[in-house]
Amino acid sequence: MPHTFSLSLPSSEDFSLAQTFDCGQAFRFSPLPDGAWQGVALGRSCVIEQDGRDILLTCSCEGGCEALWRDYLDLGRDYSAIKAAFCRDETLTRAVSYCPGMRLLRQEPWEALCSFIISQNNNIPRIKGIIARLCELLGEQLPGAQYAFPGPLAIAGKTPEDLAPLRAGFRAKYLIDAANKIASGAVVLEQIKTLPCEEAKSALMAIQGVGPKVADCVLLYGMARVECVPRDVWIKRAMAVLYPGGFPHEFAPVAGIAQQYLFHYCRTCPGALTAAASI
DNA sequence: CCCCAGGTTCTGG
DNA sequence: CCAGAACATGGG
Repeated sequence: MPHTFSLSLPSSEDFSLAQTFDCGQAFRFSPLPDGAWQGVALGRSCVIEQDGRDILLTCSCEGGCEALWRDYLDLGRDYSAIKAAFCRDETLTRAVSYCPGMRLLRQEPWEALCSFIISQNNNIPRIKGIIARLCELLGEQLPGAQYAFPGPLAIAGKTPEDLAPLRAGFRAKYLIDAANKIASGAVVLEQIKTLPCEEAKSALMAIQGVGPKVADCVLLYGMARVECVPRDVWIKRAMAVLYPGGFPHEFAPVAGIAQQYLFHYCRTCPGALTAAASI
């Protein structure tokens, strides 16, 4: 029986559903006509809306999930302080003011692993489509015509032909290898979560189709390792154009969060990558 | 028919 | 070790 509850924010300034769900970190949420967002996470379907300092959440589970959602939405982190520090840098000031309500979701490791395997050499609308088809094909059905993200055991042992309906192309065999290695215990995500960054990356890269960028995505989005910085094409452009002298060392412990502001800003704000020249 | 997309793998030097 | 091509699929 779905139930509704609210989570309170210290300030409405540091939270935006649109900026958080539409900044390229998650692929299973979509906007409803009334400003709310519908999606699936943590094995539950939900509808979320914001009313000032309150987040209203309707969840498909039986109850007792408030703490899980609070964690998922990263409500325990002081974004006000982090943004204040970032704003000692000119470029980050622009990026933060472009999406001041963006937060880093604490997604599940396995879903992040699969999602970013699928993301390689791909575009965001098609990534969403492949993930949606994966969930419909192999995920558990949830209330509201939604499907949970299928666990490793649902994919392990499959063949690329089994996954043909996803139209994932060459990535299908990578998903299967990931599932097989999780199922066999050759890769243990809960253990990797605790390893030093470089060791964790190496362990993840034992999976076919996981290179340094995808490994960083798993660490950042699926394991809350905010010191990790996925180096995609947009961040490489941003570094070359906006930080020719290198990224400020003082932000290293939370560089992954800075990365997300910069990624969204550079990818979707016209002129972001030429703004430096115009000042 | 071209190019590109939150890369990785494979191949030939 | 390193530059280029190949990899599936779909949209512009």
